[in-house]
Amino acid sequence: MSTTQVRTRFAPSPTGYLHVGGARTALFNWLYARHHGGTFVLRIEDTDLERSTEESVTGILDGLSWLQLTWDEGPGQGGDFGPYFQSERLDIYREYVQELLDGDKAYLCYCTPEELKVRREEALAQGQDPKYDRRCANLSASQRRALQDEGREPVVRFRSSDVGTTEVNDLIRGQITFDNEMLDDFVILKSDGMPTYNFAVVIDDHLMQITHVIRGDDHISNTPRQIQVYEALGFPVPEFAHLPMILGSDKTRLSKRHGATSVTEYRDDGFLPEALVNYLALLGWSYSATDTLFTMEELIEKFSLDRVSRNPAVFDMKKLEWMNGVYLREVEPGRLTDMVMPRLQKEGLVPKTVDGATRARVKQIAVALQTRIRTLDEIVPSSRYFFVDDIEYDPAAVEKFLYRDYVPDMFHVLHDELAKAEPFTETNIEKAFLAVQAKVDRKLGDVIQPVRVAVTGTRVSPGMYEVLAALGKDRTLTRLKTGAQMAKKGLAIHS
RNA sequence: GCCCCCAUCGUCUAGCGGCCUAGGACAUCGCCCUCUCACGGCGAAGACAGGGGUUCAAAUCCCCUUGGGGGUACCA
Repeated sequence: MSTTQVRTRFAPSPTGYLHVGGARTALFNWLYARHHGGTFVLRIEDTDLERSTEESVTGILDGLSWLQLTWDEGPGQGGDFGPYFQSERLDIYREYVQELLDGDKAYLCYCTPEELKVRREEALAQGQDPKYDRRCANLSASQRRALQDEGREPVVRFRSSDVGTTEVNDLIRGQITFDNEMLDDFVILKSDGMPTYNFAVVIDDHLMQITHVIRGDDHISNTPRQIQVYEALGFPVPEFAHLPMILGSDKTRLSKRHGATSVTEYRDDGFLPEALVNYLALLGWSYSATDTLFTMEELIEKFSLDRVSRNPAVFDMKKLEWMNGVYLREVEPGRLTDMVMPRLQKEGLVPKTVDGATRARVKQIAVALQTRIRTLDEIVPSSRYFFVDDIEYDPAAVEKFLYRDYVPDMFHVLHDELAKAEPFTETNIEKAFLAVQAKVDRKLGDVIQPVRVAVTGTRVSPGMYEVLAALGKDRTLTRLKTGAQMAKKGLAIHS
């Protein structure tokens, strides 16, 4: 075990929202740093001028913050190794590019993207490796001038070795060997003056003193290129750990067509950050044969790279939903009310300004539905009948439970019993029901199910007494009257 | 095409040569609880991709095949 401070980083490119795969990578980096009392760095890799946007940066920052994946250095945090936006580090890259140029470890290349594309396709068509043909590798000064005069903007290419092998020592996969022959002279500085990923990542990871590069295994193939740059510059090579990919249900790379892939989308749909984190932690990592539920603290304590899997993992929405439900059930009533309130307001079910009585009622409803929702958003459809007067009736439910000959009379009796219930509490409501049940001499279910349909419009709801108490006496009595009329009409038509 | 990675129930995984007639979780199904649903409890079904080796012994080690994923950009 080395005594050097562990420093990890998450280095997203701001070309879109924070993807759950990215969040998982961030999480593992964060956990590794926290576990070792190290530093977690956030660096924005915005060298792609075409695709990088300000909104993406904001979205990524928001997503990480929501997940509680706090960074010690990076945007908004500062740090001794900044700037943390690659677009602000251009001078630094140029300096090292020049160093390579001076040492003849890199050279100017004047081939245009179009020319390269044609040559690549030709090579492929002839069954040859589509690597750069090095035609600019040994240009004379006058040749360069001629090309320059044609108006060509050069790129800088790394002069890569094509003999021997490059070894990647991966903490998760062990040693991986690449034939240097496979690597071509890749571009390190684009014609617009921006560095490419494979170059900038090396400079930054070195300068930011990153000790452990933990990233998706789609970067494995890039690693030998990066190692060659480390070596050309005389930088020590950090540790690498390549995480398995996250796939969709069809085993292809997780993308939008598999469903939600954005962290903020999960937030908006009503997932809890601790549930998403717990779920993501289990995608590629496991602690034991039996444990699946972990708090953040436990994750920090138990996380280790040697328990990271090598297999790609399919993102299982069902399991995430289950896990979210588990966390949801643990939420205190007060906090649950706070979480549910804005969603009800957004739907216009609860007014924008909430008085004490309304809040108490929402709390009562939220608690009643707590074991029945898997995401916060589900509160909306499952509680609608508490808030609106023109409830929707499920025809099948009406048919089955309301169109019974004893129902109209029973509803009248129940109506009068409930009218007497004061205060309108669960216990008093239960007394009324038991009295009615005795009077009509039927099973409790035969009393309750018709009432449930009359009151909620459906055959599914929390406990009847709980529902009526939260609904309130007035609405309950009104719906019983309406129900009795519906029952009468229905029975008349049927007979 | 070439290079690299990966391969245990439908899914996430435990397993790191004998403890495995392969364990857990989600999903599925059944039963219990019960005013419905949910929660909870109990139970069932369900996997070592195929073929060769190595070994007294292989899910575990090696090789091949097959399958999946990734890379091969002036994207990251």
